[in-house]
Amino acid sequence: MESEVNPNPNRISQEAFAKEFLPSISVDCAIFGYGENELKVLVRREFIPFNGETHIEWKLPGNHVKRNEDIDATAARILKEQTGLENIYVKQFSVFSDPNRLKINMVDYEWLKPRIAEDRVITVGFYSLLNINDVDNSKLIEDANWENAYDVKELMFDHNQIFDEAFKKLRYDLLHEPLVFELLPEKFTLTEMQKLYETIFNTTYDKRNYRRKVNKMAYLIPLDEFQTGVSHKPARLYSFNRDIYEETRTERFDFRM
Amino acid sequence: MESEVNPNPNRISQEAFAKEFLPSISVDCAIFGYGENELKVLVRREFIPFNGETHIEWKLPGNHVKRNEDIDATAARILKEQTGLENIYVKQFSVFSDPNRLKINMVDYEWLKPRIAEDRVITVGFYSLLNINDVDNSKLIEDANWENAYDVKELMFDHNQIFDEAFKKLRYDLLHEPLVFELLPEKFTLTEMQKLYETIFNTTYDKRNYRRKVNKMAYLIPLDEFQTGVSHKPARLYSFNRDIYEETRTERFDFRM
DNA sequence: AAAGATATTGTAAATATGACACTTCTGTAT
DNA sequence: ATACAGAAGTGTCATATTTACAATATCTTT
Repeated sequence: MESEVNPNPNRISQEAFAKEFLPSISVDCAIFGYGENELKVLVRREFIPFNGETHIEWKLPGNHVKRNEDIDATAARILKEQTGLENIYVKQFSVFSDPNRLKINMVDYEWLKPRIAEDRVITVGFYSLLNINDVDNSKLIEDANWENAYDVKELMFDHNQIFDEAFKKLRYDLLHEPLVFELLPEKFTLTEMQKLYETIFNTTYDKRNYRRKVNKMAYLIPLDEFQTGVSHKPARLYSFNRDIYEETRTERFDFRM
Repeated sequence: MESEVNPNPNRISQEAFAKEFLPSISVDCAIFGYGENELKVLVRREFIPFNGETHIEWKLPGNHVKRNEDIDATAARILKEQTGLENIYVKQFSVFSDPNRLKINMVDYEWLKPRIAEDRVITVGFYSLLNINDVDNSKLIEDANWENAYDVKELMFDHNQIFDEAFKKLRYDLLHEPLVFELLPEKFTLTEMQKLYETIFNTTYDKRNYRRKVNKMAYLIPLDEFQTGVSHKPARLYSFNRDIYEETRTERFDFRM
């Protein structure tokens, strides 16, 4: 949220900062990346000088909201900064507004204080979905790291809480909306899709039942193309047709009873 | 969002305002009330002087976030101010952050300007659910009105958009979470519950199929009590057991395909 | 041609859904 | 007391969906 704004507190005054950014509102983003049957999340390293030593700490990428942009633009800007990618799926999921959320760890807060204009910042949590293979890792900024989503280290401020809620919301949304396709390549096999669900929900499905289920989705389009470069029977490729999805979608009365 | 904060711009200076409130963050609340098989939403009247005339306009209740409270406390405060009720269900559903959201209608904006410290305010949309019969209408503040949720008049700023998204999210959540019980009294009949769904989704269900469905919910507890004061066979009363719900709830892979 | 690897497919039993109408119970009116 | 009004409460059958379970087909590599 804070570090990218004002990496050198000596160079940019808080006045200049407040002119460009809303001082009390930021966006923090849990960027999920899927690849090689693993779900990862992007974290950033910070060097925290304290008591003569330099601590290494990690946080979710974030930034303050500019005065002339809405928060979706802020999130898109963060994505671009962190991954080099544009037009990436981002979704706000919750606002974190505990007045003491930056003061959970005093070392973090002392580090942050000269960088921000307010002692309190409300942050909007976003999650973002992308396929790790789309990321040009040479463009990935230094100090960024793909962390396994099932084993996230301790993060600064309330970022572990933000991540946990992002992951929970991601799973919830994946059950109710066609989000998988943000994580899959344009053309994918049914097994790839199944593996993705199995990874994110940490479970397994019966292959035949799974395929029968997804075969009923009219918006999953079987292509006349097949996998290449595999040393076994190549699987058929499919693509997602959002128009058909929008036309055929319905909601039923089915909250879990 | 703004009016309750500073009803008389001559009396409270913007400095005093900024000392107590975060100037650029507010909460706006779509307060849904259910009663007599109707779904209502609470709107507030404002008198807008402009060009020598006084316009009457309506808005959703809202308020700025105090410096020492989180946004859920802000929402609870709004609920208390508007309805006199405490411990009401509130849920944040989306942040509205268009830089020009207060400038959609210039009359609104001119009215607002002297009341706020910033020309831009980001607002967190909440919806809230209550049973209208719980509201002591003598405590309902003046200038508040229960509006039919299916026929909401034009509101100030982007409040129609906020309301529309609140209603959409309310319906979505009602299909996936046990929210009905926030709108029902402690003890209720199955027909009351069915009518509530029918009202909110503007549809009807077959009584037998509906009852078969809800009878499978282990957390719907049939009581040994019955309706009184009705001139027909009194219906059995039920209550909702949240503990059983939490224990037995599951999520399945069932996004609409 | 054989082995290795994954893709692809079917069936039977259990469960859930959707369409459909009559009987029961209570209070009130005659 | 009897009849009526009004909502409560209930069952069945046909169809669709879900679950559990294993063999065969197809392609690549050696």
